[in-house]
Amino acid sequence: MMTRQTAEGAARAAGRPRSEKAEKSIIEATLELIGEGVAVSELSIEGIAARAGVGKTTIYRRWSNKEDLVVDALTTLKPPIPPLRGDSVRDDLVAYLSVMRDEARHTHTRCIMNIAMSDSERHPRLAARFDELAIQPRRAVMMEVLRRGIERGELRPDLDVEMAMAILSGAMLWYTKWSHRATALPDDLAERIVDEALRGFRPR
Amino acid sequence: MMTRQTAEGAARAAGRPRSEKAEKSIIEATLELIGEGVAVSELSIEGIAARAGVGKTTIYRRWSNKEDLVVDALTTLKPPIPPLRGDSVRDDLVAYLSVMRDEARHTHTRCIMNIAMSDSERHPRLAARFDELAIQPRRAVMMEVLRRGIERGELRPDLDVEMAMAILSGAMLWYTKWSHRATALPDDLAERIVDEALRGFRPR
DNA sequence: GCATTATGAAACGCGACGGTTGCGTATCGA
DNA sequence: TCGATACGCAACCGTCGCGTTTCATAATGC
Repeated sequence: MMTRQTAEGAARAAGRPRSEKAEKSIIEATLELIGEGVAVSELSIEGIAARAGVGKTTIYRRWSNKEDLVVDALTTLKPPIPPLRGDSVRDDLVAYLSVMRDEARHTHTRCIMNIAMSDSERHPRLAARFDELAIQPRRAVMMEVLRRGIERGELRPDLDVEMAMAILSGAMLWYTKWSHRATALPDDLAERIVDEALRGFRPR
Repeated sequence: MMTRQTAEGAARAAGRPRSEKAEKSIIEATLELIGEGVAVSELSIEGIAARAGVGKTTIYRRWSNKEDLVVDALTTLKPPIPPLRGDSVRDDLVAYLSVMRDEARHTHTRCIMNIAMSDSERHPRLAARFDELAIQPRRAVMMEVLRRGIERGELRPDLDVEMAMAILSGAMLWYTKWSHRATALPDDLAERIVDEALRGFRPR
């Protein structure tokens, strides 16, 4: 799964070892640029090298192309915080959507989202990695919350969990995507979405 | 609102008039390229000219920069078909979401969506134009459908129309955006979304 | 010390593209 | 017929990024 070019395992490294600091700088610079809204196609190795204070050579020695570098950079992104479990489905869902909402506020996250969404046609490997790192874990958390709600009887037993997730996350996605032109997001957006959605999710 | 450089209104055009065909070709080529997944930043005047069978000069004579051209190109996109009004809220909503779904199938529309979503940070004028042309009209149609539903008593009188729209469109957006990696969209997706959402929207 | 490898800096040739200009031709009004 | 304007085409120069190479220097093992 390693996309880098190191042959770590073999002989016991003769000369000067590779600078771990340089590596960090490169990846950090890449993420910074992406965070500032630079699209993958606009990313330049030269730009990254300059920002990282590193020679181009140092980059080419480790990654053979831009996409490999971006993939590795994305890999270092930790799924920040899946919300801890509360006592009710409502609380958990509100917490979860609040995180989504807060992430959408920050340009950094928004740009990364953009890359994931728009470059998916062009860079399938990138999209796959992002899916694996960012989408799936959150998906899993939310599915678990919903499933627990069904077990506890807070939600209809016949509720389509996938659909419920689409409705909840989709509504938040809709707000964060389309309305930041017009009005700012209301503070209680997460609560309002959850309360409206739960109307149909609860047992009759 | 005209971004082009023509001075149409003034004197009565002396020499050879501008070819309407060339203009069409240029805009068509631009839309084609966008439809094929080329991002705005990757679009080249040269590429457009080549595709349109036109000299670069002919393009520069009309638009002073790339963004102006793209804006004009987007302008020619007609909001394809807002669904005609049926007899019930459910039918209208299903028809509406079905259109959304079918559009998402076609690469063309998907790429245009991508541009609208991802380049909005970088090209505000573009995003604004797209919003005006594609988003707002559909938004209006859907709001009207929901409002009519409330009047007819099919929906709760206290239903938040904006929220309802976010839930319905958001759910479809979610499916079309994230699941085309895994499974294909089910045929009755629109019906299922509407039926699930309406559970909470109807009067008790 | 010495061989080995990595480092940042600079320069290279190369191709893509931007934006301009000139050319010969086509199409209009007068 | 003549001037004006548009056309497609090709050539041009300047810029930028790529991917490579060279260079002096720094860090490691023997």
